This record gives sequence, structure tokens and C-alpha cells, in this order.
Amino acid sequence: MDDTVRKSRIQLDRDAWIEQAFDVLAQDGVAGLRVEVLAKKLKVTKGSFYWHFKDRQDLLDGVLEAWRDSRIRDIVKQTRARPGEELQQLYHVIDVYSASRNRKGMLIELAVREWAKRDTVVAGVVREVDTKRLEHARSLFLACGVPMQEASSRCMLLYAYVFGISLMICDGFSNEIDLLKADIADLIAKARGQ
Amino acid sequence: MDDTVRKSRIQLDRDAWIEQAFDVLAQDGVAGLRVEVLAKKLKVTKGSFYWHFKDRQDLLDGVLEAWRDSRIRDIVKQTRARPGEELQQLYHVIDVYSASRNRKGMLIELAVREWAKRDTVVAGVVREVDTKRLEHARSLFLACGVPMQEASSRCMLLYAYVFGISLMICDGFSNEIDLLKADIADLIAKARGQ
DNA sequence: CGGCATCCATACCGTTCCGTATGGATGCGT
DNA sequence: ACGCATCCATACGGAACGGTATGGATGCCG
Repeated sequence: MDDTVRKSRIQLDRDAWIEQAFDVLAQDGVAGLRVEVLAKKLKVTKGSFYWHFKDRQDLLDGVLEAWRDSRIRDIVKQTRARPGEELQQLYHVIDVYSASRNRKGMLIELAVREWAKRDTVVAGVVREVDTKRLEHARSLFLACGVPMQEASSRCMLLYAYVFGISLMICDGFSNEIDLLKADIADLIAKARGQ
Repeated sequence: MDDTVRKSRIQLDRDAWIEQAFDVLAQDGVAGLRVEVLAKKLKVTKGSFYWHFKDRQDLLDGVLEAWRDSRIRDIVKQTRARPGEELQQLYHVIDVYSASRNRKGMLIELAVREWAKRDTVVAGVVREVDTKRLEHARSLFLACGVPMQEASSRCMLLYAYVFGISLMICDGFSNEIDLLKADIADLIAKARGQ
């Protein structure tokens, strides 16, 4: 929130608003994305907002587009592996999406998916991102020698797990959650009998 | 929504409001739980609401309590198995939580968990429910002969999967999703080398 | 210096909420 | 029939918010 001290003289642009919007999105979800709230956090009035944006929906469109772009960039970055290191890369993906490590990113991910439940346009973008993610992860499994259908199943399990585990509150179940999570990573990534 | 035609002469009580609140919760999340919106749907005014409830928070407390009670009842119902049928019961649990089958229930589940991200009291209830769910599912794995730690890992994977998959939009990935889901159920429930 | 574009502040309107105050309707006991 | 409790309608105040209109400040360019 105050990681970058903004001099009030510095002029804002669309991206500054969208960047702040992601903070609010992570904290309060789409419902919390209010124009006047954002303006307050940026220490300006909404007169500025309506200069850069046509209306609130224009901001939401910008946020959605920025999310899709950043996710697609991230996919190719996280699922690219040197030959022979595909399995290791799969473990890396599971680790990266671990809720505790990248808390804000996961909160945004969940907020967008909740948003998609009530907006078909958002749902379309999520479908696009999910499809790309699954395809890239599947190619990693395929490179590990996993047959096609099983590779499809395992990458679906992988992403469903990382999203689902970040929704659960397991600290009353075991005091060695990290051990269990390492086990689960094996269940997802490691081929049977290996 | 109109499954039970309410005669306007029938008087409302707390439970009628809470029941309606679950409908709204599934559709719009906690943010959509507004007093006057609920009143409109029940064809009364908020004068009625503030007779049965102290304030909006009182309704939210009631909704949360009703959710916890219904979930705990459901847990013992879904995870009780006759001896020898524990594995079959695990498959049943995976199937029951399938998003397409019990759509409204899953939407409520997701809404509550999103709610828990921004309310520590709700988080406490979710923790309680998750712990119970995991313990019951683990006992099923244990009855199948799975060792303790692996049973813990597998039941965590099970619930994370069913919640996570309902967040994803996979219909652009494969046109045989059901086949893949059956595969995934095997990955979660079936012991290795079996 | 004058004119113009950029960027934001201020003031205002309409809507949607939460919460309260108060009165009206209905039914029940005596 | 009377009083009383239950349950709801109506009306109001206040706050938060979306959106518009308009003016003010700043800087650039000729």
C-alpha cells in the first residue's frame, strides 16, 4: 500500500489506478472496487478518476485485461523448462502457487474467479487463462513420459489443488501441514510406482 | 427461489430470512446480503427484518451458524460407511461435491470461504468445519488400509481438489472433462499400484 | 504573453443502503 | 369487548457511492 511513496505532484495515469485496484481487489474482492475508495487511497478525488476512465466498468475492464496479460506472461515463464527438468518444473509450479508464499497473488486469483461466477465476460477470460495454463502444464507431464489422458488429468488436479488448498483452513488438522503438502505434491506430480 | 410459494399472510421468522439469505449468498456472495434486497425478495419491508434481527450483523451471524450446523450434519452423513465400503464412500464424497451436481451448495461453500478471507470469526468456523471434514475423510482412508500420513495427505488433496475444480473453467481444455474427472478421482482415492 | 491541452478539485444530483421511530393490523387470552 | 403481544408498513435521517458539470491549476508551445 505504501511501498511506493507517491508525491502528490506526480500525475496519475490509468496504470496507477489499475495497480491500486489490484491491491483493493486482493483485500476486498471486486465488490470493494469503488471509485471513491480508490481515489482516497491515491489521495486524489474522483475528478481524476473520471478523467482517466469513462466509468467504473471501464476500470473493471482495465483490471481484467491487465490480469489476463500478466497471467499469460506468468504462464510461459513458470512452465518453461530445460529438457530433462520438466518434473522439477512441475514441483516448482506447485510451490510457486502455494498460498503462503505468494499471498497477494493468490488472493487476486481467487477474487477474479469469484468475479467470474457473476460476470460472463470475466468467465471467458478465466476460461482462456485456465486453458493456457492447463495446456502448458500438460506439456510438462507429456515431456515426463506421462501418457496423454493421464497428463490431462494430472494437470487439472494440480491447478484445482493449488486453488482449492488456498481456500481451506487446515491448521487445525495437523501441525505438520508442510509435510503433508510435500506428500501431496508427490501424489500430483510423481508417476505411479516411481 | 420460487420453489416454495409464500402466501403473504404467512408470517416470517428468523429461519425464513436466513433461508432466503442463502439463496442470495449463492448468487451474489456476502457483499450481496443487503437487508432491503432480502426484504424485497420476501415481499415485505425491512420493518419485518428489524423485528427478527438486531441488525445486519445479526443476520450474518445467523447465516454463519446455520451454515456450520448444516455442514457438520452433512459431514457425518456423507462420510459414514458400512465396513468394507469405505473406498466406495470416498468416491461418493468426490462425486457429491462435484460442482455440476450440487451447484448451489458449492456456490455457498465458495462464498463462505471468500467471506472467511475478510472476517476472522468466519475463518474460525471454516477452520472448524475443515478440520472435521478432514478427520472424517481421513478415517475412511485409514479404514482402507492407507497409512496415517498418506491418509492425511490424500484427504487434504481430496477436498482441495473439489473446491478448486469448482473455481476453474476447464471446458476449453478438453471435451471429455468427465473422463478426466473420473481419472482424477482414481488419483486421489485409489492406493498406488492398486 | 496568450492560447490551449492536460489533469484534478469542487459541488451537486440521484440511488441504494443501514438503522430508528412510530403507528397500524392482526390475533389471542380473559 | 378490552388490553396486550406479535409482526409488519411507513417515513425519516444519514452515509456511501456512481456519475456529471464546471472551474481552477499547471505546463507546453507558438
